[in-house]
Amino acid sequence: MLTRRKSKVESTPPMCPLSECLAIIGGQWTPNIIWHLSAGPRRFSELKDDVVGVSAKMLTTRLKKLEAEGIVHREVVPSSPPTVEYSLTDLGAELKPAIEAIVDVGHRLKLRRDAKS
Amino acid sequence: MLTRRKSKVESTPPMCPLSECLAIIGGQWTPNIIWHLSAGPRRFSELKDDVVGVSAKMLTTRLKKLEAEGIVHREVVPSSPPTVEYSLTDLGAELKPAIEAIVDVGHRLKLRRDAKS
DNA sequence: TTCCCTACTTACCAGATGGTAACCTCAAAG
DNA sequence: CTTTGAGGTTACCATCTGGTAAGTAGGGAA
Repeated sequence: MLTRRKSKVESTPPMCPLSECLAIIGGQWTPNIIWHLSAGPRRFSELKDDVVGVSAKMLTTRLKKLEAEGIVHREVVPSSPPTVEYSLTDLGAELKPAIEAIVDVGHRLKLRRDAKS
Repeated sequence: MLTRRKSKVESTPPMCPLSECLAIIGGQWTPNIIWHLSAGPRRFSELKDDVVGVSAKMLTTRLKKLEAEGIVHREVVPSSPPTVEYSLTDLGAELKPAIEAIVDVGHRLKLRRDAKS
């Protein structure tokens, strides 16, 4: 008895700008990575320290996805041990207000909770 | 050979307001649900229509979580077939700027993509 | 009395996610 | 020529997520 099955969870048709944006910042760690990059370019291992708890695998995965989407720029610096610098593209910089709004609300939520308890 | 294992993915210590907020709006469908609720109170089946593609199970799950967190208010209307009205609490209303910022950025991202292609 | 409606709840299961650990490349140092 | 360090990649595996489908409650309609 075959059942229809979907290859991907396709939340909402792409008519919705909310889903549009969430498709980019939706992954775990992603907002954190963008947030830390928004302060300026960072190297791989610096990012790994910034984003506490992320594994190298996830960091690579996320950075690759973000690069493919044109959100971050990847540049190999020909030093010895070669290092890699990641930075936000100007497209990526457009995400900053959204991240900042989330940070801001998170902040207010925290204050509120502390006040109540 | 036992390996240590974690009961939960505990992304970042709660010092970070970003993670604080993402813990609330992080689940799939959640931003959409909050967005649709931000326009005013809605019944269960209305929400299920608004948020295209969500299953009853997920909608219940998300609404319960949001209720437990004090983000949405649940009120049973004693009509016949009893209906249930969901609305944002004033705590929940604080999330609106974040959602709106995401929608806004999503909008700009879309325009940019359309312009480039 | 049996059906239907709203609003769930539960069992079951496929597929996506993410962690650990081992491995790879390249260049310079020893 | 082996080691070291940056920046990965891969295999393996457990957990988490979310969908389908079926069931529940309680009152009104037929």
